[in-house]
Amino acid sequence: MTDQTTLALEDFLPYRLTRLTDAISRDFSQAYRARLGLTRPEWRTLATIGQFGTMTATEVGAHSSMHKTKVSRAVAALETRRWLVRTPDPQDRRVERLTLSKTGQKAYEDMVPVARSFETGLLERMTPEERAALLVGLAALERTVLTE
Amino acid sequence: MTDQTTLALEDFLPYRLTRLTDAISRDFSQAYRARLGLTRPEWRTLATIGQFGTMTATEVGAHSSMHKTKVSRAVAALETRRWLVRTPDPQDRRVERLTLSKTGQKAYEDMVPVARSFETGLLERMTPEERAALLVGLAALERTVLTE
DNA sequence: TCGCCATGGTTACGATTGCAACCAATTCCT
DNA sequence: AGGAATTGGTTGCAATCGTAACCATGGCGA
Repeated sequence: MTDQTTLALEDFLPYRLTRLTDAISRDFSQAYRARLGLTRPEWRTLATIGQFGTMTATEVGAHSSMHKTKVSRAVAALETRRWLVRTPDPQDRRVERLTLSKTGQKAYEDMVPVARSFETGLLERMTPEERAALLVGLAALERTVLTE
Repeated sequence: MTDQTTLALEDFLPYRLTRLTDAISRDFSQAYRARLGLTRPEWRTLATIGQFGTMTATEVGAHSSMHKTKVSRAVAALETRRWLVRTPDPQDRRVERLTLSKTGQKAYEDMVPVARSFETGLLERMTPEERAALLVGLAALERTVLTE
């Protein structure tokens, strides 16, 4: 029986999600920040361009859920590091085509197994039923939150 | 069959969680920010003291997963608003006992149903099986992430 | 073709944040 | 009893972030 005049913060869904997410993304960012010296937006940008190949900054933002100023700064930082190259689009001179350099591609390939093993480390201490439940629950929540 | 050299960001658990959490907490903070003019740390502080009654700042931080500087600033803001009162602890003069004022208690009581209905709004478009799965999955993830 | 709105991207600015340093009070150790 | 280490809480500072404003280019309607 729940008390109607009180809210149990530790059971409140938005709070549980932020707490989990804070802990997980802090742990994960340590894993690559120490290794690669990347910030979170830079990591996401690397991951997105690595996944799709050449993209524009707007496309990176759309696919990684980042504000365009974040993308802009992350792209600038990765360019300074010479991990990506900007090429003017001949069709539309507002647009820049972003591509990973050889070094950037190498960094991406090093990063992928780190990310996979981090995720595995999270999931391996759950039972198969729990893992399945998590995926079902997250997909349902995404459906209700990220659409319409 | 998954490509081993590439990471699908949209399937990567930490990314899915941050995206969901960003969207949910942005929506929710709009719900109370517009209504009450509270920041997120202030909301959490109000929610925590409202739930437990008198507490110290350290206890608020422990129960709401907030850094002590966040708590300190949120307490100062709520005090300026006259929603809470600090009382020196006679046993230990380092400690301040934090209590909601009458106005703060009223604000808390107004806030609780808003929070509940926000949560309900998230869950009501999921099936009962999906809701159950979400709770199982989150609990399992909390167990692996937030312990030891 | 001209003017207006939309789009891609950058930048200035204020607000928020976490870290580290700090102060005061308490506890621990000898 | 008296330092040294610990704890509760605050503040200075640098970094990060989002909003809004901005520049340049492109698309579109009259």
